[in-house]
Amino acid sequence: MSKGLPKRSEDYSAWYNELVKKADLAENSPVRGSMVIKPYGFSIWEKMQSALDKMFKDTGHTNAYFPLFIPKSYLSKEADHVEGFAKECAIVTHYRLKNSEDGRGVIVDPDAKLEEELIVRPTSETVIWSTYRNWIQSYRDLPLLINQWANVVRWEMRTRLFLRTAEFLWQEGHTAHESKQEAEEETIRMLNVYAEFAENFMALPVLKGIKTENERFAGAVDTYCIEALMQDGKALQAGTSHFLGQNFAKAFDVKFANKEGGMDFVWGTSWGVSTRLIGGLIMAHSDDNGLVLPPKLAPIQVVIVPIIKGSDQLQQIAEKVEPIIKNLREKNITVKFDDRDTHKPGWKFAEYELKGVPVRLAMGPRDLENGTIEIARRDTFEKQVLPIEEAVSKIEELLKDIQENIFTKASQFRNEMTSEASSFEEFEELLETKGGFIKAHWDGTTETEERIKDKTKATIRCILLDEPEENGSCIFSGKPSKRKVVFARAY
RNA sequence: CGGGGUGUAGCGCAGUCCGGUUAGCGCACCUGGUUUGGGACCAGGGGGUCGCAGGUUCGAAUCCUGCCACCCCGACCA
Repeated sequence: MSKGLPKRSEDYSAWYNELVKKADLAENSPVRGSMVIKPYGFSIWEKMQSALDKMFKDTGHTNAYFPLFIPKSYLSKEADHVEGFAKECAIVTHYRLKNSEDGRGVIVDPDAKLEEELIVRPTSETVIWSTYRNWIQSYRDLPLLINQWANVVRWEMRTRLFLRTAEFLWQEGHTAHESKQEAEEETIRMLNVYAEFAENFMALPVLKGIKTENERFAGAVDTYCIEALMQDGKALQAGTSHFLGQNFAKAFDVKFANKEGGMDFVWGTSWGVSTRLIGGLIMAHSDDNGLVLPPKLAPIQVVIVPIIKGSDQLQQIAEKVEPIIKNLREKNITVKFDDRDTHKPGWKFAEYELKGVPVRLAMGPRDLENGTIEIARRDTFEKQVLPIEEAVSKIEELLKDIQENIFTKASQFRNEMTSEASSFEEFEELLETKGGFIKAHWDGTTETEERIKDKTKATIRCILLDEPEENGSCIFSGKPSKRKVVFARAY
């Protein structure tokens, strides 16, 4: 039993907050809205990074780095873009401090005011497109496929660890293409990369769709997204991929000489996922005992806990498990042998459950006598004792099995929590009693979307890419609708 | 910025209404010992500008005034 972790059924949001802290993932920092990502939490991010980075490289992208600071004037070059981000920017106005007159600290030196204020990037389209202008002259320079791993700042009013913080880590891909079609293909390609990552690595089933005009990225022509469902029935936008059209090319005058000898504006995309994914990972799989991590992203995949009566026994156990450890490491399975004598086995069991380590081995005096080892899995708590020679193959099997099992579990949950509403009454009823994704007809207007949001707090998460056309009438206005869209209350 | 709440040891809290020894409890921490198959036990120990600044009083964590910070609920958002 976990000590002091609230139950999901009683207070989901307290459960989440406590879990993040107790599992050593992150904590609040002295600055409101920004967090310290602790080593265990950062290890998960590193695993995400390395899997995603490989997928980006495999699709032809290379990494670069663009500056944190953006001249204020850049932001205003694309009208929708500035409109979207102006309300949440941190601004650098000065470059020097000095001792205060009363000697009680330092103050901003009024003589050190910047000619032009700098914006701490909320995203990097502007600085990147101003750079691309110099990099692109001819169709031979295209496509330009670049990604950067960076931090960004969006001054949020209300923040939550991982889900919404003022500063967060992410990757942002920015590409330039010679044709509209190519850019659109890229947008979808990266959306698919995200969906594949979510499902294969995070064991998180996602919906792929396109955002309504209202929810679209500021400056994009189309915004595509992957949407996941959390255990409390709320949706989480897990990644976005934008088709930028020629908006930024026009704003920053990025033209290229085409094959016919004329000049064209390039076509752009941008796409990103952030440390928010860690929040989604936690909320999708974990239970009242702590984290449940998919083996592919778990910082420690296997932990070995010795159960001992004296130091000579520890020595014997260490010798027995040594070949297992070696064998696992050769197979790139991360394993930790916890031989600390400062904590009892029961304490360690609870601790590693809290931290979501997928597989736990335990070896004690009985095992030494019998040549066996106990293997326990985190997702189902099943335990079994088997001959020590079978340990490694069993572990490999379990890691695969756990990865699949939690994906299946999450998929079943998502399916059970996806409903359809044919009237507004039914819609409201479903939202109140069940939550989850609700498919319903919508007349396509922002006004209706907004009014539904005001009344119910539910938003249109996306229009599914594979949703078939189907004539119907809007649940709110009764006007004709061509297809159902997906609603949910969201993070 | 509106509504509500909280500031006391690293964390969680009691004490505040009704002022009065050296400010207390649980967890965590340190030392020694016994323990170790699901969060051990015993003994000892360290750790506090009671959010800050004034004021009332013989005496303030406690009463008064002002300020600050943080949390929760709303308006904005990956």
